[in-house]
Amino acid sequence: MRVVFMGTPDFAVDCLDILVEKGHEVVGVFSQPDKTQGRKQIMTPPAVKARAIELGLDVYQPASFKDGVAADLLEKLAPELIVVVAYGKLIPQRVLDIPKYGCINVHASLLPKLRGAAPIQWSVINGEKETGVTTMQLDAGLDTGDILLVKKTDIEPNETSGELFDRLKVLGAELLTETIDAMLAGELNPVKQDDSLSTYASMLDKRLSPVDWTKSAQQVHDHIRGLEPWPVATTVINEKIVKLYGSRLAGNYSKQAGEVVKADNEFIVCCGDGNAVSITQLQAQGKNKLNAADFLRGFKIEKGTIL
RNA sequence: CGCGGAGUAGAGCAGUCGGUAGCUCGUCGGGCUCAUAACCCGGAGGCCGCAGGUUCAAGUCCUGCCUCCGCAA
Repeated sequence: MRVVFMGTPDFAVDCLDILVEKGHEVVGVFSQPDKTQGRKQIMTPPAVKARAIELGLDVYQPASFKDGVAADLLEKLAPELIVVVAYGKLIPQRVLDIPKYGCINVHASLLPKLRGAAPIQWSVINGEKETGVTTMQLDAGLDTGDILLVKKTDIEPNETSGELFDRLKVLGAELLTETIDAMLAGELNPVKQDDSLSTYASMLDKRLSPVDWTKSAQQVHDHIRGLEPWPVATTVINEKIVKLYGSRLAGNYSKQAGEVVKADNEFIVCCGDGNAVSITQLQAQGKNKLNAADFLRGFKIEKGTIL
């Protein structure tokens, strides 16, 4: 089948790969424009573009669909189906109408929950026990299209966003092929989303980083693992910003919120509900990421310090 | 040249005003103990990022370079 693929970050790469693997004719790949990245402001192509080039596919990076140029181009490409995975822009109705089979989208949540840009991270931050991937028939709204197929998975108690991300992108690619197969077989039964149950997963921001120690240990733990690998939870210790890369629940200490109750080979901080978290990996400004024992060897923190 | 931090023992760090290289952990050996990730004693382990310069003398001061990291984007 003639397919146009639209996607940008790493999450979408598996879906692109599997389309090619299954023998679909990918006649074009759309990705967001390159942007500067890192300390030296190096222009970096998005992951999907990099992969598309490796696969020898044609890549297009329109800044917008608004001027109609991209839509004209899509009409020339004449895809029978457009697959959209974490593309980063809404697709206008004119484009949605081009392919015979319309546009299908892979979204990393159990819609209608967590529509939007960062569903994986928010599912962890919110302490969800279960999440999954959903395919839908794209419409003009933000993740509001009719649901095609769903695959659920449990979120492990200590799983980070990064780890969940890796699992869901595999599930997403599997679900994409199942969806296309079912579509071609005429076996899909699109189901409208119940908008009253919808929630929104906004883009993450560095302002989310600081840990609120007055929250419960579970919430703090969810916050830390939800923000790993980006933007990473932070707290201020001895007037320095320290990143917190990992944590475990550490039992009840009944101390003040933010009180350091252990700082030798483990770093344990009490939270608002009296329960504590053990911080397993941390990084001070200008330093490397270290496990708690190594970190504490060079970064002296008195037991009883209030963060 | 966007701003800033850092490179010293296997790991993490300290090292003041230039003057024989230190700490914690690990490791090895020994001791204590019913026992131990505990405690005591002892040992090994260093091109102090690289190159040049100043100096009687440089981890320390000066110049250039390399590498890592935080912020910003």
